[in-house]
Amino acid sequence: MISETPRVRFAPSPTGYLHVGGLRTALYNYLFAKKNNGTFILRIEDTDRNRFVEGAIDNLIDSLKWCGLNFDEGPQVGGDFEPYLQSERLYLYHKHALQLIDNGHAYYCFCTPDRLEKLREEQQRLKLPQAKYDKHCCSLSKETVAENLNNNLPYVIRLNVPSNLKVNFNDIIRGDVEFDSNNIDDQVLIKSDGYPTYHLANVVDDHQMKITHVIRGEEWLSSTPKHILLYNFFEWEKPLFAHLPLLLNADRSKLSKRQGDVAVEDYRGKGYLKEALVNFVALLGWNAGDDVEFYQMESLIEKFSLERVNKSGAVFDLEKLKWLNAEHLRKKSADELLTLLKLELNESEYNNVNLSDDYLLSIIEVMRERVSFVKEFITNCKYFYEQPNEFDEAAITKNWNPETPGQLKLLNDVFSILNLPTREDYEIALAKVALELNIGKGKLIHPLRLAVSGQSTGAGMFDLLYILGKEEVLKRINSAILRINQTT
RNA sequence: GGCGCGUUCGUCUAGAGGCUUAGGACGCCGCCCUCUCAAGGCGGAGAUCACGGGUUCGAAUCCCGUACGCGCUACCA
Repeated sequence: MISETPRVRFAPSPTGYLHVGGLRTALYNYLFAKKNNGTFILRIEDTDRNRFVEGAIDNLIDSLKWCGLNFDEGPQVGGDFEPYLQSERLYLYHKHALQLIDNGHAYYCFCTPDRLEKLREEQQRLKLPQAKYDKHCCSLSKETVAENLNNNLPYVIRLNVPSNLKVNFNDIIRGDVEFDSNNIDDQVLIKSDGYPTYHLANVVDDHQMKITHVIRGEEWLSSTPKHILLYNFFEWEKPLFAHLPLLLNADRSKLSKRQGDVAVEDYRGKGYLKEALVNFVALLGWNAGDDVEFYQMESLIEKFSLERVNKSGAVFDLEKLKWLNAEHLRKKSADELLTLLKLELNESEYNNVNLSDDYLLSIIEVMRERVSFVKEFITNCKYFYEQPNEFDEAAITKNWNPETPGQLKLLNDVFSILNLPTREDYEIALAKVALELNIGKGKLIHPLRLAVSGQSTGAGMFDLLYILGKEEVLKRINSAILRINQTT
């Protein structure tokens, strides 16, 4: 019954940015499509004129593309079912709404917002189990309807939900789900401004665009029976449904802006790699059944299946995202990191400092195991970009003794006669001085690190010396001796 | 309130009736490595599988009930 190659869609409403929950939904749709040689479609559900946000569509597409989720059909790229903006497809919805009216499955409703509100209040007062529209306009005569229409009375078109009907469907993730039609309201299909509601537009478009699998968030599960009813009334073949678990805040409420970042662009701005974000979000509600947690897009496509998607909501845990970011960082080639580092450098306080690619590559080589973010190639080791401005207080207390300046001076003298020293040359020279002074190497290395970098942590000592170069090292040692003595 | 969905270490999860003294990962703690910090290796703490009943020789796994959480209940999606 389902055509061989699946057609799936991500259908966001353009409210300003791509939510990470939306990213997860889009990703699962994408993975499912790619895995099965199917088509991934982007459709914009912009039927709520009150929530229109300027630039939201471009922003959404930018975020999607940044994550590597390229769509086969949609705005900008086109396709056989254009247009892909619902606001440009109004004629279609009207045509089908009218068809429903002709068949008695929908009806014009002229009730004012005022009456609807009073109705709701009354139902609440009586504590009725289910608050629904009372079908007041369903029984209007053809003549009355024609007259009202003629007089340009505002109207909506409502779905005529039959009573005492079991509506059920099989959800790929949740199994059999059944609803009683007595609990389903006569949903508005066409609003008084002429725009369709989600329910109508969604069903019409999914059918017209030949969507085979509807993969969407759990918040739609409760309205699926309305969609089922519509498919039945139109006598259309139904797609398969898969309702995804929600993404949650730490307190298990639905992931929200108040408790942290929810937009893909927020994470992008904070320096997370797209590979890490995608990997992380893929694992929120899905796993392959093995112990693998590190995934690139290709391996996700290979392993993904809807059958292995979980039913329960997942908390968005920044710690694990950070870990994955570090993992992906380490897997990147030096050249790739160089490109990213240069980009980051341009945005930093060192945008005027001119450093060779070789110098930056050296930093990458010695720091890549020590950073979680690209920007930490700068912030965790500023000493590679400038002479230290200040010296770590705790390290001074711990490693700077009255005899330190003399020892460093000796070290400086020995270093100064080295000719184009290698890492090993520095190490041998330092060992020699330590022996001469009859102290452990560590007794020299700690103050030396402090003098050269201002910190007590960082790259290996001899890597550090080698990368900085002899002249810079000598300069920094001398400078540190003067400055640290002043402060102590 | 009604309807629906869910509930395994703090978090993400494995688990499809006996393979489970419930496994892995992040985080946390310790040890090793070591010039520091990381990375890596090894180890540890951490889940009476929400609770209560069944079914069964045997249940985290099947059934029922309860509790709790979440979603929907709009002329929002």
